[in-house]
Amino acid sequence: MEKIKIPKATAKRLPLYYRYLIILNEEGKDKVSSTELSEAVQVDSASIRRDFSYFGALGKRGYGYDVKNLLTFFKKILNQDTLTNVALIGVGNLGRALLNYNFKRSNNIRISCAFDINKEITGRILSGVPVYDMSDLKQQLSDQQISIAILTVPSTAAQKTTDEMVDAGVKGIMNFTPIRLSAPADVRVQNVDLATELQTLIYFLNSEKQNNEN
Amino acid sequence: MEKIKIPKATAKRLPLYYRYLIILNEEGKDKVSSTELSEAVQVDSASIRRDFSYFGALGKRGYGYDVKNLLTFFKKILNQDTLTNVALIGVGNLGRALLNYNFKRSNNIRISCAFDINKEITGRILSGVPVYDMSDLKQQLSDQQISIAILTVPSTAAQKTTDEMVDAGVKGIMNFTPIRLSAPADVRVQNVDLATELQTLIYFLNSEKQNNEN
DNA sequence: AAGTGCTTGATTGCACATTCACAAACATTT
DNA sequence: AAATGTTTGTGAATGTGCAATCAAGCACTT
Repeated sequence: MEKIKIPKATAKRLPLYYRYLIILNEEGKDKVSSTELSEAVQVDSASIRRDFSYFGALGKRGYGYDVKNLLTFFKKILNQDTLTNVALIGVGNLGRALLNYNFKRSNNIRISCAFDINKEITGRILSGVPVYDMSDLKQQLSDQQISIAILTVPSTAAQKTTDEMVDAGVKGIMNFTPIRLSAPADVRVQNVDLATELQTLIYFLNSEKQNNEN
Repeated sequence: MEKIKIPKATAKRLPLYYRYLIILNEEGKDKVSSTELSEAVQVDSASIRRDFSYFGALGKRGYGYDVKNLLTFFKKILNQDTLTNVALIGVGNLGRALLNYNFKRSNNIRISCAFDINKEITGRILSGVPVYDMSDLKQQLSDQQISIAILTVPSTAAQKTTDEMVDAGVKGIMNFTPIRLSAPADVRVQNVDLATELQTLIYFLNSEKQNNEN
């Protein structure tokens, strides 16, 4: 494939575009303009055109973008043409919710195995996904060649589990624990910190309130 | 309070600092340097000092920062001195997981009411939180003066529910649906888009792999 | 009390990202 | 075929955050 260098900020928006393109396609739409896309995904239309232009001239002036064209293009870019298997580490409340979350429908992602230490659920199949004991982590991950994991273990076990995953060859971690994991540079950690985000929201609301009062 | 203007990026890091300060305080530590903090929260030490300096001179040169001082200061800044009540809209798998999530411990946030349309759970109390019918939304939110809500309803109901919440005076929404909500400018929407983040992670991994191969 | 080492706080330059504004290019109408 | 309207793609300006650097100030030792 091409060796184009895409800005981080752009890369984060690609899945957003992709999802809306799927909807447009299902609705039978043939073309879409940057202005129209802008309203749906709430990104400035100029930014959209800029984002798209990193990949070359995808649109037609005076016409817009061809939905099917864009769709097949993004499908490749985002590796949506092949199913991506990921692992779920830690089957607590949040873990169970994620097991039931349908990543496959619009993202072609599937949780193909889960791990926990709780003997009551290991060895069973939950929501169609086999739950293994933590001691099988390395074996299973390498066998299934899984390079992406979702981490939903208690904070106390976060770093230890991370070390094991890294050891097993995991290259991407979606971290739901509040701990900032330390991992080698070639392992990408995406933090999803629910409490922090809520708190940030509260902070912004209160500071805006103050501005309004002044 | 002061009318200081804090960069977005800084504001997002504040809860992170706060959480680690709590830990330090529990460990009985009196002082902390920006370098030490840096390792724990994985933010450049210069950035930490810059972040802190927005609020004035909090530290002592050649010494570091006084943990208790910082803690009480951030507690006020982040409104952690008073309990913040939030509402949970939509009690599905994810909603239930969030009900069990302990926001109170280190964040002084509490889910004080939940809403759903499922007659099997409305009128009951789940994980200590009363679940009301959706039709009581406006009444309850205004009665309890709740201005922050967590949205975990199906995509199809997202916008309609948002309109109702806005109508009821909600000013901050943590949106777990993949829909980009439209809301008045004074309502802050924080998107937590799990599928998108996973997909971004996959994209980065694959593009890095390509770079390594070249 | 003088000197040494450490840490903050501020300045500066840099890199990245967003937005504006408009020419170029195409579609459509007359 | 000419004129008009629409939409892209991009140069340039602006905004935003990050990283390196260093003087000022404090603690601690001798």
